[in-house]
Amino acid sequence: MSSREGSRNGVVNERALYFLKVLVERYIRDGEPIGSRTLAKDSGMDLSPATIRNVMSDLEELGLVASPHTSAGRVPTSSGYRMFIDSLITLKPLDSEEMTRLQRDLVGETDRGSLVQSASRLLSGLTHMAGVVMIPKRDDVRLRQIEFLPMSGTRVLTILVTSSGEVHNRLIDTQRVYSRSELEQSANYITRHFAGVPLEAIHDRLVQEMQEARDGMNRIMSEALEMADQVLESAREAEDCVISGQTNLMDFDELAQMDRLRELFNSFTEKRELLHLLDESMRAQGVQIFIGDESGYRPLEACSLVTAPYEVDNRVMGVLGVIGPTRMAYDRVIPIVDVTAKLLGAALKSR
Amino acid sequence: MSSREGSRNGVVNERALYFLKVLVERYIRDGEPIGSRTLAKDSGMDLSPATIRNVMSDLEELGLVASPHTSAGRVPTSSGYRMFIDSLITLKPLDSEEMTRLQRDLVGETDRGSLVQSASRLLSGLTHMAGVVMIPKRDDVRLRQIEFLPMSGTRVLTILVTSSGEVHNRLIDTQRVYSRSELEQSANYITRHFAGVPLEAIHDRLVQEMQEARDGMNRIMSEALEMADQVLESAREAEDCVISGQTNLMDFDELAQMDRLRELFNSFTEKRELLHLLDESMRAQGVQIFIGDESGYRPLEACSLVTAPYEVDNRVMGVLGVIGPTRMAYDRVIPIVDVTAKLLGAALKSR
DNA sequence: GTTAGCACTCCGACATGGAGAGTGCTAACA
DNA sequence: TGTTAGCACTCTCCATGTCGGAGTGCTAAC
Repeated sequence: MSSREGSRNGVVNERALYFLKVLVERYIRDGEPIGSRTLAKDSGMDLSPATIRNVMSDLEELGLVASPHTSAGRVPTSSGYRMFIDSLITLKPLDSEEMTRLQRDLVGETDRGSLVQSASRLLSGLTHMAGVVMIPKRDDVRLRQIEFLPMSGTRVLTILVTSSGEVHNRLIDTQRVYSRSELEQSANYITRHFAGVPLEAIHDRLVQEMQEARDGMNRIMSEALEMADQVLESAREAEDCVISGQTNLMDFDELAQMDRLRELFNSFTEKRELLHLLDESMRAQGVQIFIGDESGYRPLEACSLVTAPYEVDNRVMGVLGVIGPTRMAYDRVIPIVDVTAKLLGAALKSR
Repeated sequence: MSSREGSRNGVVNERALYFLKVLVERYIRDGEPIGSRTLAKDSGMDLSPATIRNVMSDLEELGLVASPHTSAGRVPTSSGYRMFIDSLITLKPLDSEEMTRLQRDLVGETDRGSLVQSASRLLSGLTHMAGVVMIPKRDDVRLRQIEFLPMSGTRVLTILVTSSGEVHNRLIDTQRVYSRSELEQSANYITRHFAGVPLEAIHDRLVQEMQEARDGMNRIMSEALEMADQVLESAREAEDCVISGQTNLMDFDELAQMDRLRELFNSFTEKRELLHLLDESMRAQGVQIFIGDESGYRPLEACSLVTAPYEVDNRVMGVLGVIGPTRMAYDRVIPIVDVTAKLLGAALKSR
């Protein structure tokens, strides 16, 4: 039982936290366990290694640092990083070069798709890690127009255009051959009736109409409604994210084990779990960070995820972020993610 | 100077080739250099290791095998593999399980996109390597319909539908605000005039009309033609390929060096060079194989690429294939690629 | 509370040595 | 002339041992 202040009651003393800060910074820089001697010099405080050792002992007891083996230095634990990020970190604002690069590359893009693409690439480029931008399913998207085109045989190409200018299409096999004008008529009908209605709401109303159609209406109308429902589905599913710079992650030796890396890369193609995680942090305000196992998602065990939602007119549109090893330069990454989110929001507004 | 038949004049004798075959097969199976003793037993011919050593010496002189160091066995060189594939290999037809899986999964798909997706996944699934399917730009695609929709401000959403049922769209900033009916009219005009014309041919005719429009016609027509030209461009550019199972490649220790792997994965996101390579093999007939450096493409140095074009009604539609380590089970992979190409062609025809 | 001193532990680098596998060469054999 | 046995040689791999460096925890003194 130690009787030092640091561990007496779980409250950490000021000085110990300062050492934690120095330790984390140094560890992030060098990637090697920090010994008491190094830390003594680095801290700038005129203390002997022996004293530092006592402090370290306290920090270890609190679970903020750990040593890989008996006679190595200390490395931060997840909680250590957490503490560092929550209350110790000194953020480094972007330098002007980075800033101009962000601005230049984002305003240069024309449509929403390449804007997102570009943001993702910028994130990975600036951080040398993986960048990710999510395009969420939005609840305020409305139907603008629907279109049915006859293809060969009984197949019909259905096209749906949303109020935000996205185009979704789907090829559907129908019961019989329809003429161009038949299809045109029913498409017009649906467009007339549902234009301006949020996609979310359309489904229910379609189903309702379909029921009514079954007893009264003609066959074609009934099937048209069903086709509309199908494109609708694919339009509503269109939640997705763009990941870039994945290969950057191969340069970190913390991740350089094939099995780890494989799992990680698989999760990038799978996306499902990742999307869920991003979805969560969309509800948060400002930059949010998942350190190591905090995400509760196996493949990200050795990684941290730094995210920030981006918004237009105070409405959250989506979320973007960066994935990298737990040992990353948070002081640089956080501002980068933060600013990119703001700039992406601004860029989206202006189009 | 050896005076054995094998190396006297560069013509390899029958028996030596047989040993090469056995060696390659064994090496592909085990991944370890094959020594003379092993080969003696494996070949089934009642010869002593010493004799084999002489043969090996010949094969080495011809550049068909090499030894990693003084006292390791022999491994095939690129030329060794080439010789093996060109004239020694015994192909293994797919077993019925693989066959049914291919058929089931391919006919189950509805549209072209997911068909291609599925084919790619099947290739990677069956081979445990990376599968790739290219969707080429086709010269016989015709315009079916064009559509202009007003968006906020001066922006117009242009939609182009091709005869093959693909939908391309692009957001375009115009000179002034157009009304819905203005846009509708000009879209109708263009559709009427160009429906059925190959995309390739439209551009020239558009440019021609634009010139005429400049002096006579009204402003809106001129700009409509220009917008049409822009979607057209993005529609014609749409050459792309789908790669899946990339992470499978991480399991091969031949590729397990980070720098190699990184280069490889980068080339998958870059795609350009890869597309070029695939483009080339589209002109070839049947299965084509690039072994190691034969592709002339750095990232594929340690890999082989097995491709086959797929066709509908004797017209080549695209090319698909498999990427894996040079040491792959060619006897299984070649039939898989071959059959998948045929089945994909058939599946495309039926829709 | 801080520090010096000390014994202890662990890792990594390096050398050593033997076993195993395979080679090339030579000389003998059918 | 092709095939084979024998042999010396080479190279890798692995286990073992040794040593220095780095860092720790503890104790006692300041």
